[in-house]
Amino acid sequence: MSTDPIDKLLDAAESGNRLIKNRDILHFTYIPEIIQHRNEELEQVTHSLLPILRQSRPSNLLVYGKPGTGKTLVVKKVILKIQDRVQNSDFPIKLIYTNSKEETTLYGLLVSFGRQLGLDEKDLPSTGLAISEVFKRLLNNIGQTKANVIFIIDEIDYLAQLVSKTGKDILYQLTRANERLDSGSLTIVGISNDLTFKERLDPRVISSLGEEEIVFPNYSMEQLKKILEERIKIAFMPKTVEDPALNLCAAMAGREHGDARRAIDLIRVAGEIAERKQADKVTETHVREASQKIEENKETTALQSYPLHEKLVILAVMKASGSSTGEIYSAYKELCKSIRQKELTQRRITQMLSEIELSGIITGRLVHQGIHGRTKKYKLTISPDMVKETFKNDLTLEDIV
DNA sequence: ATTCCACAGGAAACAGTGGTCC
DNA sequence: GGACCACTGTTTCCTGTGGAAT
Repeated sequence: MSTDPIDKLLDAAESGNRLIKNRDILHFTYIPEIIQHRNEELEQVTHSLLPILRQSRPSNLLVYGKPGTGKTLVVKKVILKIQDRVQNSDFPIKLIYTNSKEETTLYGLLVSFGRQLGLDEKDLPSTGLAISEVFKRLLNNIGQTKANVIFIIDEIDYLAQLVSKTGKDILYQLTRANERLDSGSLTIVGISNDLTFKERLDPRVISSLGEEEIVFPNYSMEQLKKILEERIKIAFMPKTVEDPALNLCAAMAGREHGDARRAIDLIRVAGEIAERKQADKVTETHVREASQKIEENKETTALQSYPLHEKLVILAVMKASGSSTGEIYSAYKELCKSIRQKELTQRRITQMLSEIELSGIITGRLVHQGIHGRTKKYKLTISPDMVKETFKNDLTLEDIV
């Protein structure tokens, strides 16, 4: 055996010292045979979509639940089953899934809808058209093919936001699309992380979209444990995950709000760390390391993905830590001057600051200073070294960090 | 009791890009 | 080739505000 680290790794790979035998199972898109603790919800979803099999229009459905409570999983599962059933009959059902978060614009969402309906670039160009025109073409297609379409909109709260910004009442039109259809039908299944999002909707939309509602409760620690056990059984080699490690995963994810996705992420990363260290079991220590690594990764990728001026603002906050918007703005202007960039207005910078604050990299505190006015004081929440480290390999920034 | 600071943050308008349609 | 469209990132303009100072 060599002591060279690369050799060591290669040796390990060769000797097959692996803890994880099936990585895919630890990925969030994997749909397990049995979805633990979600029987009731499965039944409810199936029930409300059932009418489509009897060729009548099912009611629109709204599904709520925090992230990692298995909402999407359950809906997808039901839909796969329905698709299975219908496959051999000539009864046209089309299932369409979109995620509002992945489509950045309303237009994009509708186009993605159209693509899955079978409209290509020629029938439905991905830019240039008026939204009402896109909508008309979609409905035309449904009418012509006489299809019964179930349109699943994941993270519908995002869509609601987009809609409110542009002032178009697409959600309303979608929910009422059936009134404009002579043949075929359109059913909406909305999935939302935010239980309060309904309050922000147009009441007309609520009445038709919220015909049926299903709320997914958070998982308890015990349930999380069960879910993990189930997945570990098929994803890991037998007896390679210690009980304390499992418990810790469940506890850490349970502390958030019963986020199963996070629990599974944790155990996956912990497994990978253990493999790399050539341990023969996944221990508590690995889980803790995994948790830390996930956090750090989140931060560095967030930092890297910011556009130039946001990065400058972060640097300005770092340089003038704990200071007011005004001071940060002057620090920012200095930075702009030194790299010969045109500076943006203060209004824009305040906006950026609150955007960055939302991501958690900085925190702001509103302070009233009497005659010295009111301002918001910002602080970095992550270590300055990390910022420097991340920005160092940015060509335009390397001189000023 | 008033005044007045130093911004926060909403609303609207605008410029620029990349597209369709006729 | 001109009218029109969606969308993003920005600027311009604006109203609002808690409390020290007067």
